Amino acid sequence: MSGYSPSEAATRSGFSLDTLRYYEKIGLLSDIGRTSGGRRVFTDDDLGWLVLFRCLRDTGMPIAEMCRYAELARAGEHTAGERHALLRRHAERVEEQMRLLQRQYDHLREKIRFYEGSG
Amino acid sequence: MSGYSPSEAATRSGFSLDTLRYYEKIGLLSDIGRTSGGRRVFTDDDLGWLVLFRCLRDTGMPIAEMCRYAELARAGEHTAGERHALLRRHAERVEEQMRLLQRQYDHLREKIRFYEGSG
DNA sequence: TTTCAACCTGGAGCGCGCTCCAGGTCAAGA
DNA sequence: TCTTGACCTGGAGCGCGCTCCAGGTTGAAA
Repeated sequence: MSGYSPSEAATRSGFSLDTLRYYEKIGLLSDIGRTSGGRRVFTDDDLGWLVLFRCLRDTGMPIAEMCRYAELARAGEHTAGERHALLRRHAERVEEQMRLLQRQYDHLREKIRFYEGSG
Repeated sequence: MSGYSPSEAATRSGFSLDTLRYYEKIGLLSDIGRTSGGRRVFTDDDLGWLVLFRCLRDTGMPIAEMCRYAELARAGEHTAGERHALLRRHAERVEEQMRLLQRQYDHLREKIRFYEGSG
C-alpha cells in the first residue's frame, strides 16, 4: 500500500530507472503520480502493471504489443475479450518458443556429449 | 559431397543470404569456397557449421561468442577443452533461460485463466 | 543552513544483428 | 546472341530497446 519511489519501483520490478521513465514516455505506463515537487510515486497498481510487463518482456512480447494491451485495458471492461485473445496468441508463440529452445538445447547437449566422448 | 549455392545454403540453414555474407564478413565463417566466377560454394562442412550457429543463435548466444568458438576450432585440436567449457557455460545459461521462460509462461497462463474465470 | 544523493526533463547515442542498396558480374536457358 | 535472375562487393541504414548525458531541482539528514 502507499507509494513507492522510482528506485523502489525499479528494485521491485527489475526494470532500470531509465526504463521506467522510458515506459512512461512512450505511454506504456500512464498517469504515474507525482509529488508536489514533481517526483514520481508508483502505486501498488503500477507495480502490478510492471510485474505483468516483466512477464511479457521476459517471454518476448514486443513493446508495441504491450502498449496495445495497456491501451485496451485503459479503454475499459468491454475490451476484455480482445485482451484475452491477445494474451492467448502470445502464449501460443511462447509455447513454440519453448519447444524450439528445448530442441536446440538438446542439440547443444549432444554436441557437449561429443566433446566428452572424445575427450 | 558436392557444393551448395548461396540460396541452397540459406534455405538449408534458415539464415538469409545477407546473413551468410555478413557471417563471412565478420569472420564467423571463413574459407568459403568460390567458383571461378567468384560465387560462393558451401560444403557439407560449412552447412554443419551453419547448423551449429543456428543452434547457438536460437539459444541466445551472442555472435561475438560464436566467433570465439569458431576461432578456437580453427586453432586446432588442442583447444577442445576450452571449446567444451564454452559450450557447457552456455548450456547453463540456457537452462536458466528455460527456467525463467517456464516461470513467466506459468504467470501468463494464470493471467489468461483470470480472464476465463471472469468472462 | 548546508549538503548531496536522488530525482527531473528533453534529447542524443548506443549495441546488436542484421538488412538494404547501388552498381556491377556471371551463367544458364531461349 | 540475348535475356534474366542469381550472385558479387562495399558500405550505409535500420529497428529495437534501452542507456546515457547535460543541466537543473528537490528534500531529507547532518
